[in-house]
Amino acid sequence: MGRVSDAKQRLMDAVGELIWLGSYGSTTIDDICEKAGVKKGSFYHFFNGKAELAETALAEDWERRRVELDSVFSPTIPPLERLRKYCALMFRFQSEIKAKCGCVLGCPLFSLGSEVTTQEDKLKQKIGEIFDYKIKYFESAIRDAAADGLIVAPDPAAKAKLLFAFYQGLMTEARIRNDLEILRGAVQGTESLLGIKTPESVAA
Amino acid sequence: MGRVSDAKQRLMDAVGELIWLGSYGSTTIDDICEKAGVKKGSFYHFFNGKAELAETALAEDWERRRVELDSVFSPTIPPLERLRKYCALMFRFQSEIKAKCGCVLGCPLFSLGSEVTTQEDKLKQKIGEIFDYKIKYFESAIRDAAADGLIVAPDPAAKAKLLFAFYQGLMTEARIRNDLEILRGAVQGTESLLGIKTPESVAA
DNA sequence: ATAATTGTTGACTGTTTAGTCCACTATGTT
DNA sequence: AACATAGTGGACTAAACAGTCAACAATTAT
Repeated sequence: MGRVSDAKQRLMDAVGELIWLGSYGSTTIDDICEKAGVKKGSFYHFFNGKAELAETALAEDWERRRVELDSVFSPTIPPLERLRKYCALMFRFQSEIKAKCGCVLGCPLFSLGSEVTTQEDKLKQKIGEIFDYKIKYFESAIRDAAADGLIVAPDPAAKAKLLFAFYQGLMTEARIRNDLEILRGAVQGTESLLGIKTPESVAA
Repeated sequence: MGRVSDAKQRLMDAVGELIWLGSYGSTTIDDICEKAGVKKGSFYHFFNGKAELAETALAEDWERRRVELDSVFSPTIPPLERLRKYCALMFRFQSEIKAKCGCVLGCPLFSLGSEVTTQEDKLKQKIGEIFDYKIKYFESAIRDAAADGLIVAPDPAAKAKLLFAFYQGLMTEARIRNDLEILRGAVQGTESLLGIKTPESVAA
């Protein structure tokens, strides 16, 4: 019962875009309300403040992205192809953003996490959890690849962490320099980190 | 002639610490002035605003760090040892910070760059320049290592960029998670990225 | 000595911001 | 119809904030 509204959803959409495009600190509650077409009274009806909104929006966004990653990292796909597909997805994703708003924006979680690291403890923790989920995709692909004899990986979890840090570094650097080309290194870096023998390197 | 003062230097020291510990957005001019023990009138006597101060402080800080890196990457040191020393320096540096203020803070430039990416164009550009300098250290070490037959690296510049992104990813993740252990991966990642044969991998 | 210069101080302005409050409106329930 | 409930609007406060200014203090050159 009571009145119905999609204002909550509009707020969650708005905060994501604004933080990603700018930063957490530069995004004010007034900005969010204006972008969402919601008055401040309504904002505080749904959320206690910026941090709570951001945390909610982030969790919701992850659920969406999870579906995409489940598809890319499906165990039915050959393990090394999963990683190639992930690199391709990363590039396509950033390209679309750049086409839409003129800027490479990188990974929203990583930028946000780096910014709020000494404040907003709950937010930071949530981000860490999501990182762990992402790493699991890599880890299982690496383990499967090792099982298939495609690579040597005595410690798939450790390798997955390295891969994750590498991808995040690439995306963040691409953001800072506003340069998509930096992401081209993802494939080669993956091959090197995992010790994959490419046709070229075998020929050499 | 005229009055003498170290207020300018105190402001530069203060802004660095505050941004690194928190963020660019969360650091106000009042904060900076208070920390530096300088009144706002004096602040505006020396600088036009936060961005200009940050840019100046950043340039000065780089000059200090450059000396350190020149020593670590001295051509008199065997190339792969230069990279090992860099990894060790990275770990020691972050450890000291953590001991001092309880937090792993990562690379100040990378966090700052990621945050101000869509604003503060001059700042962003300066950061990009410094990144290029840092990459040069890696590049020359890689080239020297290839010349010595220690690794295969047909494109040292490309490898250096991958290495840079990887290190930055590690440091930023360490910051976000406030976990020094993440940096332990630096050595193994370097070996993998450069295709260095370790005693263990040879034995395997 | 004094004049020119450089730095300091604190009070001041106007704006932006977070957050509150409450009367009001729309919707489902009985 | 009338009642409870969920959401809306907008005016409001108080604090934080960036930036200005002019009188003042210390230093050096002449």
